[in-house]
Amino acid sequence: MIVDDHPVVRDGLRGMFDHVADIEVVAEASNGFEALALARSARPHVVLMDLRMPGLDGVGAIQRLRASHPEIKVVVLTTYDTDADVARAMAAGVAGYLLKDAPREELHRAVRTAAAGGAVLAPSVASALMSRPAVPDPSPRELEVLRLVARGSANKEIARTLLISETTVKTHLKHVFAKLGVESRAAAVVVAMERGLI
Amino acid sequence: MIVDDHPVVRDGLRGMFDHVADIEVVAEASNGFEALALARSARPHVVLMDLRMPGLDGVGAIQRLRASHPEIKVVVLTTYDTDADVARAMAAGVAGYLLKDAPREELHRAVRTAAAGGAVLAPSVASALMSRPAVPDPSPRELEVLRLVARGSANKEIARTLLISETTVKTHLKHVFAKLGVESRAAAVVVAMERGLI
DNA sequence: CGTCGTATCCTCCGAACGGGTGACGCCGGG
DNA sequence: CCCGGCGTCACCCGTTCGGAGGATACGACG
Repeated sequence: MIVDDHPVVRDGLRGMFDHVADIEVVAEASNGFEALALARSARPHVVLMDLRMPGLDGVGAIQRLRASHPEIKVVVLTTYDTDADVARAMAAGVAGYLLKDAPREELHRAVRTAAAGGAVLAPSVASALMSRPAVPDPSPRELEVLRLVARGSANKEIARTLLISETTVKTHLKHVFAKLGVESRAAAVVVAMERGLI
Repeated sequence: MIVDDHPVVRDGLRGMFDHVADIEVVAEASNGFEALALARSARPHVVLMDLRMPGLDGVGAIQRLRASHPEIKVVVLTTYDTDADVARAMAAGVAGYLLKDAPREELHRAVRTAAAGGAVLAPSVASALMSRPAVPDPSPRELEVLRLVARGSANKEIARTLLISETTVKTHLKHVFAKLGVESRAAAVVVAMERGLI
C-alpha cells in the first residue's frame, strides 16, 4: 500500500512497481485516516508511508496501524531526514526509513526486505542515528519556554505568560542551552527548528 | 521536459502525461546542469522544474535557461511555497508556480496554459504574493550578520569575524529587525528561517 | 544633482541576558 | 530507599543587547 498526499508521488511509486512480479500495489491513500481504513480492507503486507501529510500524519498513522495490524510492515518514504522525524518514526516502530531520492531498485529491495521481516535504512538516516551523543531532548515545559523565545518574547514576558517567575524561565533556558549544546537563545531556536522540536 | 532529483517524482510526472494526447515528455533531468544540456537537444516547449536540487538548483537553472532559450516556458513544481522560494522564482521569470500536491488535471492545465503563453499560480502562492507589505529583504551584508547570529555568535564575535566594528554589527542588526518586523535576535532568525533567507 | 539604500563608525544607557550557586517538593526507576 | 529528572524559586554579578540619538562615504537611479 502507498500512502502519500502528493498525487505525483503516488503515481510514480505505482509505476515503479508496475512491472515487478513479486510486488503488487493493492491500495493507495492520501493521508493517515485513509491509510487506516484501507489497511483493514486491502490487507497489505508492506506500507510505504510519507510522514508529512494533512489530517493524520505519518507517525500517528504508524502508531495506530501497529496497534491494529501489527503484522503489517511500515517503510517510511519521505523527503526529510531530520533528527526529530527519524526519531519519532523509529519510536513508532517502522521496518525501514528511506528518502525520496532513492532509486527504484532500492525501493524494490526495501519492500522485499521489509516483507521478509528485515530492516532498511537510508545511509544518511543510519548515520544520523549514530551521531547522537545521547543528550536528552528538552522537557515539555522547557520547549514551551523555547517556543516563546522563538516568538521573540523576553524572559519577563515569558514569565507572565506561563505564570511562573522570571528566575524559573532562566533556569529552563539554561537547561535548554545545555541540552541543545548552545549558549544563546538565538542558537537554541535554530537548533530546535532544525531538529523539528518547535 | 521534467526536471527533478527524485526518481519517484519523475516517474510519477511522466506517468501523468502518458495518455495525454497533446503533451509529450521529451526529456528528463535530475539537476540543473542536465536540464540545460537537455534543453539544447530536446527543445521542449515547457519545462516542469523542481527548485531544490543538488548541483545547479532550480533558480540558477531557470536563469540560465531563460538566457539561452527565452522561448521555453518554465513552470516551477515544488513542495515548498516559502516567500523566498516564490520570490526568487518569480524574479527568475517563470510562467507558473505549482505545488506537488496538485492533482494531475491541474498539471495538464498548467502545461497547456504555459505553452500558450499564460501564467499559472497555485492558490497559496498567489496569496503569499499578495500578503506582502512590500518590506525589502535584508541586504547581503545584513544576512551575513544574521547568519552568524543564528550560529549563536555575540555581536563582538561577529565584528571580529567580519572585520568590522561592533557598532556596525549592531546597526546591521537594527536594520534587520526593522525589515523582518521583530525586536530580538531570536525572533529574527526564526522569521529568516521561515522565509528561507538563511 | 539630490536622494535613497548600503555600509561603515560613534556615544550613552537602561534593560535584558547568561553563568554560578543553592534550594525545595514531587515523582518514578533502580 | 535513594538518586535523578522535572519544575519551581532566589541572589549575585559581569556581559551583552537593543534603543536613541547621531555621523560619514559611496554608488545608483531618476
